[in-house]
This record gives sequence, structure tokens and C-alpha cells, in this order.
Amino acid sequence: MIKSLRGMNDILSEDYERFTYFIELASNIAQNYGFHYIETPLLEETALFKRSVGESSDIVGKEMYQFIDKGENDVCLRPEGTAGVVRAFIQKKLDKAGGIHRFFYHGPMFRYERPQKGRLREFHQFGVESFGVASVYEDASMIMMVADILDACGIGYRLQLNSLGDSNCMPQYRENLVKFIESVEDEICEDCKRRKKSNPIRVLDCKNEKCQSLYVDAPKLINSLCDGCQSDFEKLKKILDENNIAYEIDTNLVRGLDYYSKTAFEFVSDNIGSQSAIAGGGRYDRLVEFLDGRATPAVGFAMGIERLMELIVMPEKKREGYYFGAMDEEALELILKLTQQKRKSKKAACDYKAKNLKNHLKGADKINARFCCIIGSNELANNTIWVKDLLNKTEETISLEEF
RNA sequence: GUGGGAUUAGCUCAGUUGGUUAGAGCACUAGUUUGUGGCACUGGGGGCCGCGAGUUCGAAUCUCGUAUCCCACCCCA
Repeated sequence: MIKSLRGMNDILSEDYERFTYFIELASNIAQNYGFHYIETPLLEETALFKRSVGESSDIVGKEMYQFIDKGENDVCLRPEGTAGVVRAFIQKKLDKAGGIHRFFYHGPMFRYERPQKGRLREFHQFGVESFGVASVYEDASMIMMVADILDACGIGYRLQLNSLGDSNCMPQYRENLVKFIESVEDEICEDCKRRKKSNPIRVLDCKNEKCQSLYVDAPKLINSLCDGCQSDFEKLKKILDENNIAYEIDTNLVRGLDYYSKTAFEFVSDNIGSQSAIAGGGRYDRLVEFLDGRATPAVGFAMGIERLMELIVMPEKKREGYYFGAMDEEALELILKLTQQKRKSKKAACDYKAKNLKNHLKGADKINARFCCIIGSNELANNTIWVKDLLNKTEETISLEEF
């Protein structure tokens, strides 16, 4: 038997219902916030992700499905959604056009990781990107949008917040931090030595107790913000307070993608195991410029749909549609014809075998149909059809013309 | 990429110190005498015991390899 590749799942039946339920719900909310759908290719030039996500990140460094195609192009399956949207934004010259552009998307992402619960090699994200708004109000709106979506799904969460600084304060901080790390480098763990080069801020939330004790006196990013970043961060907190969005400041929160600056946030669930981040995002004011566009402020987030699926509280299923059955062989073709007519406007199922009434009612019940429509010898003789409403438990026999 | 656990029917799981034909519940299917569903009762179909080697007279059971899932690390959504 040929099986699906490691870390790749089929989505069907109940899972599919949850999946589409979430996408519809999230899409509606995104539209309420003024976002428009965008679809970008699954396959992109590898350079796009190297330049945006960053070569130092794990995602680009070791998790990409990268290969050379038949035209000798270095390509890869997208590991995340932002880079493609930014590329499209620039390619369509929307950066030159100016103004505000807001997009949402959903679709598969690919990362060659070791699978675990909540961590797949092909997984799905729902995300939004906003271009052209420098105001921190947009950051706040994004966060409130995630909260709206999670609330609508009945999902509990904790919101973690941080500011990563901008090009004024971040490089200086980074330099100071690296200097600090070097001062204790002999005693820190191997992972931290590696992080010092790739993403020095990451050392701050190392799980190793010895490292933690050494980092007590490390410089804190939150204390090194420039005036602009500091005041925006204060504004953001104030807005969230006023809108009753609870948050925790996590000074060690670092987004694993290199393009983030200023606002960084992560929504975490305590109910799905160690892969607990259900949504994450932040501001990335420099990315458009990095990718050769005109400098444009931007902010966005992405949600992991598979992680959310386990947590979504689905609305109760209602009885819906019609079930058609015949009690007489001679009526089989008639009920199929009636089913076809009904299908023009409603969900309708047809049983192809003549059975007694009891079996048909069972059948209608099993597929959760609202109406059970039967033609037997009586109905055939009188040109009528017997219809039972399985929800209200009422029944009637009506002429085929009226039906 | 590192370390650990698991894998038996469609699903959830039993399976004795290695010993006849591998079980249960749910699900599926057919009936319970012929026009009233969800219930109940009685039958029935379903298993390369993840896959491949090895030990043994004999392996679901022991050993090794391998695949997948799960847990922790790592990372992230």
C-alpha cells in the first residue's frame, strides 16, 4: 500500500468540516476588518525566502523543501505565507501606487521538520498582511482581529507581547547583547553558542538552568527601545487595555523570522501540547524594501489551522435536506427523478433499493435528513408522495404536482 | 537533527510463562413476517497482529532492523 508522505495528512469528513468552518469564519472576520483575499503560488524562487525569512532562521536553514526544477531554477515550496504576499505586492507595483492594501490568505505551507502533534510537514495557515499603515493602531487592530477569530471559535488563549525595536534601537541592542554573551560564553550551552551567531535574542529563553542563571544580568530589549518604539509600545498596551484584551509582556518573545521589527505577538493555547503557538505575527516595516520595493510599513499575522482544529467548538449539526425512498420496485425511477428535481435547490439523497418504511426511516435518520419522502404502492396509485418531517415529527401525503 | 513510548478489525482497545481456528465494545450489514426513525434482540461480513529479517518444533507474544504516529528537546503556526 502506498501511504502518504511523513508529516502529510489527508483532510476529510469531520476534519474537513472543521477546516472549512474555520476558514469561512476567519475569512468573514478578515473581510469585516477590510481585508481582501490574495492567492499566491505554492512554489517560489528560493531566494525569496532566503532574503525575507532570513538564512539564519531554522525555516530557511534546514526546513525548506528546496529543489532545482527542470528549467534549472532554484525553487522551494513556501514555508510561510508572508514572503509570497510581499513579493506579489511589489510585483503588482502596489508599493509605488501608495495607499493602504490589506490582504488575507489561507493555504498549505511546507516545512521539512520532524513531525509531532501539531507539527506537520504540510500544514495550513490562515494569515493577513497589511501594507501602508505605519500607525500602531493597525498592530492593535490585528491583535484584536486574532482575538475575534479565536473568540468566535470558542478557543481560549494567552496573548504574549513584545517589542523588538526598529532599525534605530535594535542593532545597538543586538551588539550589546552579543558582547554580554561573549562575556559568559565559556559557560553557556552548545545551543546558546549556536544562537549567539544565528539569533542572539533567542539565548534569553534557553531552557538550560545554568544558562538562565548567567543571563539574569543580560541587557533587556524592552529597556533599550528608542523613543518612537517605546511610545508605540505604550500606545499598543493602552489600546489593548481599553478593549479588554488581556496580555502578558514576554521580553524574550522573538519571532523566528528575521523580518520582524517593533510589535511582536504570539497567541498561545495551553490545551494542545508543546506545539502551543496558535497564532503569531508582528510588524515588518523593512521587508518590502529588502525585497526591492519602495519602503512600505507593514504588519501581519498567521494562524496554524491544524492546531486550531482541535480546539474549535463547532455549532450543533442540524437536520438538513431530503431523503427519497421507494417501497416498491416500480417507484424507484420515479423517486430518482424527484430527487434530481429537488437537488436543483436542496440537498437530497436517494436510496436505490426498494425497502419497507422502517428501513427508509432508519436510512433518513442516519444521514441526518430533515424530510423522509416515500413512495409505495398507495402513493403510486394515487399519484402522491408521503413526506415526514423528522425534526417536528409531522407527516403528510401530498400530490406529486404540489410537491 | 537528539532521546523515549507506541503500532492487533473501519474506530477504541483486550490478548496469560511463546502453544490449537486472535477477541470485546462501537461502527457496518441482514433479519426480528409485509407502512412509522433514534432503542432493543438475533445473525453476518470483516485481521499479512505496521513492514522485513532472526531465534524456535511453534511467534501477535522474544531479538534486530525499518516505517509511521505520539511524548520531550529543538523550532514554530
